[in-house]
Amino acid sequence: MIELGKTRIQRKNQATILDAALDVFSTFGFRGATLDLIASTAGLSKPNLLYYFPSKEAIHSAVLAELLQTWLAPLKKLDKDGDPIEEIIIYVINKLHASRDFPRESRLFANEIVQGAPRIKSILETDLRYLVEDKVRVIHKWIQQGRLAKIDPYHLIFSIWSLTQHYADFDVQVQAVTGQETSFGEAEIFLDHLYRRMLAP
Amino acid sequence: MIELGKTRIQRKNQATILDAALDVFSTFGFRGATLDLIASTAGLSKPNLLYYFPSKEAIHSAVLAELLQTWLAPLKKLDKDGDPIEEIIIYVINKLHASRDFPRESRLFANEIVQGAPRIKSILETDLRYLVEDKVRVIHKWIQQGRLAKIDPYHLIFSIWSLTQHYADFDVQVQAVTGQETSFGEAEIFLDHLYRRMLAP
DNA sequence: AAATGTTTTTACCGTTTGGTAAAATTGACG
DNA sequence: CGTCAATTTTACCAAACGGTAAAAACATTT
Repeated sequence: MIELGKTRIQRKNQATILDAALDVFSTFGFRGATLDLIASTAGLSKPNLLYYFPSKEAIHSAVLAELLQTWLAPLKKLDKDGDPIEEIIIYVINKLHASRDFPRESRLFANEIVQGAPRIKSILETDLRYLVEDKVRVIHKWIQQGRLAKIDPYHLIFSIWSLTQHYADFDVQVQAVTGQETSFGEAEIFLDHLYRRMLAP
Repeated sequence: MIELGKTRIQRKNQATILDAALDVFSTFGFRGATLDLIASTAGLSKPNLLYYFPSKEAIHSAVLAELLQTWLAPLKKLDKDGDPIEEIIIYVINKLHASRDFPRESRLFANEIVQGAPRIKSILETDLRYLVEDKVRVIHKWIQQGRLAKIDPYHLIFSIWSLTQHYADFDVQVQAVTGQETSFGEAEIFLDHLYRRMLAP
């Protein structure tokens, strides 16, 4: 997806730029981000930045492409041959850890979706949709086998996305309300309780 | 909070502007929104718009101030003298209906928080925080009385915000994945199940 | 060290943006 | 109808924006 530069300098600068772009895009959104800010965050001049990427859109696409891989990985791991409740709990915890470890990615994704996903809608309607359909079938089967409570698999998945990403995307609010750094440990205990209770047949 | 104009024309135009601004800000975020777009959405010229509000920031503040009232209202209704589980379920459903009926408000709020809440952080740290603290005490008491499962009241509230607002804020994703219009009916059934299961002592 | 290719800087450009000044128009009211 | 205030339009401006051309500086290879 991302073409790695050939020379040492190219590889280093492209990585620096993408990291700076992730910082800026996740904080200000696409239109709020400026090339000057990305450039200065990366420690480069604007024309220098445009020597590595042809446009602002191209940088944004590159960051999004990198992000989407990371973001969809946990769901792919949901194993139809595992124990239903444990599989789902593992997915929840993996997703929560992703929010903890990659909050910028989560916020960039949130920014994009909240504003109507103009640049990734097609991916959501294909890749993501097919992946979810596959896992929905697995969950549906588990329910039919009486191994899970009768709940709507789509809404189950939405709830996991929502609850886990909330700790990254709405971190400012969580901190403002609790007056403390967000405790992912507490969140983990809470979510474990929630899903065990909800999913028990 | 919002100064209503004195004349008939003032009242009409201010309302039109705030509605157009809600449209535009919720779709593009603060920096992505332009005065020209707000003006044309409202059917006015840009200087005409600035005759009613002194600046872009002022319009944004006015919209946010209006929104915050609507947004916090449901939590205020949580009644310490009611039945714990029913009170919480009612809150969940009210919040879900707010997402259904005021999706623009929800998205504007989400935009603001995701980008670090630069313009409403102080309100979150005071008004919202005190309100939540009050309700957390109520929930804590219910738990001590053995009328609710032992869960963290803060995370309970976060989960309600997260799950309900998800249907407004991430609507594009929900629709892309399901291929259908978002069904708030299904969501209501799902959330009812979830919270009854989770909260039972 | 010369030659060649890569990278960075300097100096721009056209457009969009938030905002203003002042004239022109419209509405309210005796 | 005439007067005065409220409203709207026209014509702007300075700054910020995404992006470009071309020369200068640097690195690599022989």
